[in-house]
This record gives sequence, C-alpha cells and structure tokens, in this order.
Amino acid sequence: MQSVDIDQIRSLPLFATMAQENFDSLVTGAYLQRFPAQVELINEGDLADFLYIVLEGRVELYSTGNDRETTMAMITPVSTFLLAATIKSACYLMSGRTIKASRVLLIPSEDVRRVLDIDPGFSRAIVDELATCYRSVVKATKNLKLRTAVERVGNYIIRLQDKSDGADMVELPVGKRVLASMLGMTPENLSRAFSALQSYGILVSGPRIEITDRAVLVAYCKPDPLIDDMTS
Amino acid sequence: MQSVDIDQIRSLPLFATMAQENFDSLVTGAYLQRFPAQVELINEGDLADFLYIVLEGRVELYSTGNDRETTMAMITPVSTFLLAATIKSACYLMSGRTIKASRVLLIPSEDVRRVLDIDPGFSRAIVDELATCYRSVVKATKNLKLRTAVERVGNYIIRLQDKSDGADMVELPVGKRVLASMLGMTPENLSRAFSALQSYGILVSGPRIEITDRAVLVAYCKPDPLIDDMTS
DNA sequence: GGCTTCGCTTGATCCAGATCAAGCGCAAAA
DNA sequence: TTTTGCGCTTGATCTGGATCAAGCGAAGCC
Repeated sequence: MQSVDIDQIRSLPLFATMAQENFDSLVTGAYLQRFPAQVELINEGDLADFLYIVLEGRVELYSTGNDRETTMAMITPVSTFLLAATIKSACYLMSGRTIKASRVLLIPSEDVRRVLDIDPGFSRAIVDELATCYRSVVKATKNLKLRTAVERVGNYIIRLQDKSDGADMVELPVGKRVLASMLGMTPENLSRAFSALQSYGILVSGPRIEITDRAVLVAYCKPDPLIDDMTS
Repeated sequence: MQSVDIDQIRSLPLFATMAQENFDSLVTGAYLQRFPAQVELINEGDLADFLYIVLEGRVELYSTGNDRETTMAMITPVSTFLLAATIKSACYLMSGRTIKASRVLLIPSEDVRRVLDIDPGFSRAIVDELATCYRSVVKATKNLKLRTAVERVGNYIIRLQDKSDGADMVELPVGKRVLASMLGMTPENLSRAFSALQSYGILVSGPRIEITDRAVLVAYCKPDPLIDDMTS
C-alpha cells in the first residue's frame, strides 16, 4: 500500500483518534484491492467478514427483494461502509457494487472488533461515525417520504452547487440512470423532472447543469437543513 | 423514582455494562416525568438537551415538512430514543409525541456525553445500540421501498403473531389510524389492505385479528429476515 | 330514548410516478 | 462512411395509493 493511502485513511475521523499501534495492526491485516466498474463486492445476507473503505472510485449500496432493486446509498472516497454489520458480527443488509473503477481497502471484521474493545479513541470515533450514519439514513428517509420526485432532484442540484462552492455550472458526478436510482425514481421520470425544473431556474445540457436562477430554484424546492445539511 | 424503574433501566443493554458509579450519576441527574396521551415531547430542529427513555406508554417519532407529516418510528417500553442527536450535540431530526399516557425518563445530554468519554463499558454499549438503530432504519427503508402497502400490512401481522408466540388471535397494539401512519399509508388504504388480506388467511374484527392460515399469508407476503427480523 | 362524536369502512375519483414503446443522438467499431 | 449499441428523452398508457365524500356503528352524554 502507498503511504499516501495510509495517511489518507489515518486522517479519516474514524481512524484519527486511535493509538498508532492499533492503527498499524488494522492496516497490516488489511487487503488493498482494485476493482473495475460493475463488480459485485458484497451480497446482502452474507456474513460481514470485512469493513470496507473506498479509497478511489464509487460504490453503490443497493437492496433487492420482491423482484425489485433499489439504491440505498452511494459511497464516495474516502469513506467506510458496512460498519454496523461489522460491529454486530451480523449479515449485510445491503449489497454493494462498484459503479466505476475503484480502489478498496478491506479490513477483517474481527480485527475491527478486537481493536474496538481495547482502544477508547477508536471506540469513541465509531460512536460518532455510527451516529452520523444513522442520521444520514433518517434524512434520506425524510427526503423520500416528504418530497416529490421533482423536489428531490431540485434539492440534489442545490446541494451539488453548494459542494462546488456555488459555481453556476455543475456537472453530474454519475450517469443519469444511476442518479435516478439514487433519488428513488426511474430514469424516465428523472428526465421529466429535469424538464420540469427548467421553468425553475436550471438549464440542462447532457451531464452539465447551469443554475440560472438559484433564488427561484430554492423557492420552489424549499431545501431544509434537517434533510439536506450533511454536516449536522 | 421507584427502585423497580432503576432496575429496569439498569438492565437495558445500553446501561447494563457501565460502572455502577457512572450509572448512579446519570440517574441522579435525570428527571422522571408522566405525560398524558397526545403530548408533544420534542420538536424537530430543537437542540438535543436530553436523552429520553420510555418506561411506560408509547411514543411516536414523526417528521413534518412540505405540509406533510410522516411517522418515522414507534418507541415501546423500555427503550431509549434520540441517542444519536444527544451524542452529536446536534438538533433532533424528528419530533416526538406520546400516543398514550407515558412515563418517561430524561437524562441531560451533557451527562450522557460526559460519561461516554470516561466509561468504556458505556461507550461499547452505545456502539451496539447505535449499530442496532442504524440497521432498524435501513430495514424500515427497505420495507417501504421494496414492498406494496398490502405486503407491509401482512408482514406486520406476521411479526405481531411471532411476538405473541404464534397465537392464532392477535390484538393491534395501537389504533388503526396510527398503525396506518406507521406503515406509511392512509387509514383508508389500511382498511382496504385488511380486506384484501382476508383472501390470504386472516380475519379482521375490530382491533382483533385471527390468523386462519399462516401458510397462505406467508406465501403471499414473503417475509424476509433482512427486513423483518428485528433481532439481527 | 335521541343526539353527538369519533374511529373506521366503503365507494368514487384523482394523481404521481411506473411502465411500455418508440425515437433520437452520439460514440465506438467495422 | 455505415452500423451497432447504449444512454437518454419523449409520448402514451397504466396503476398503486391518495384524496374526497358519504355512510355506519359503537361509546359517551344530555
């Protein structure tokens, strides 16, 4: 593994506060792997053998059942996923696949649990991480239950602009098919939602979106910090 | 506070592993309160001043926005809620109200955070509790996104029967209006869902439900341990 | 008893979003 | 260049569930 990777992982909130020797022992037992796009990493129902950390690329967490499939979350570098299953020695509730070529670090679950029991810094960091994850899922649920499809798309654009420091022109980080699934709708309806929003201050051309009148967009989508603010 | 209450709280997984003195200090600083039904306990957006523990009664967690309201979870005794907000010193993401007369213990958030930092047993228990909460929300989301309204009702009945040790006759623990909201549908549709399920092995009369043919019900509703098993 | 209230059911209609079915545009392969 | 394929759009139709609007029956109250 590159030392730059190790530094990156070490600086994640989850690993920043633990003792150096425990961090070293986790990293030593870990596997670094490269995957092309569209590779199944994990399957829901399998026992949680590893904690995953995405270093590069993008991983989609999704669930199936009743002949349907639904995207639950999108993991962007650098962050971990499947922490809860790892800690509980339980099975995964979601499946995971790469949606672009990715570099992923796998830490054996038993190592994580062992260190968790002996390192208070790590334990405290996991508490924070889990609380954050929990709140994200709650926000995602509210987003889904309290908003229409068009509003979800609009608020997604607003968030995207915020992440781009308010630039007028933003670029979609994933294909529209995947984006639709992320936002809980079909690709057809995403298309229609974009058209609908052209009357509310945006201009779409391919993967590029121009926010021509943010005030109008905001007035229509009514972003809510209790749903959209990812920092709290 | 009654000592029987204290024992009950102490035996919760969240408080079972902490040092006695820390437990005592939490309980000493706590407030025990009684509320009638339909009292607003907390409002989303407010700062998390307390960790709540429901000792008796029932508390509904719900969210509002866009002129809509949606039930997020139902808290039954004896358990805690709003742990994540408490830990992160953040604001509540959900509002809470009693739906029957309830006894609730309030522990100041700063006490929880203080003890969390000094008691490894408590910290470890919080990790488990948060992981469990996280997984419940994920399961609830899957239930909502992957199933139709009728299937959700059917699986709810199946779970209810399991909790009643497989008795043929079960009783709804909450009114149908609230139940509908819990299951993410309108009261009208809950009514229709019950009618629809009469063809699949159940018989409804008021708040009492007879499971006449569990095999048929199960075949129709296809319960999934990755959604319905609350113990994993 | 009659009267209200409230929780529930039932029927009719409406609507957001899914599904089905073409078409279109662009990029890589031939 | 043409061809194939894929991602996206557009239009038409379908459907699960919401909404609107009565009815209905049991519990409380006068």
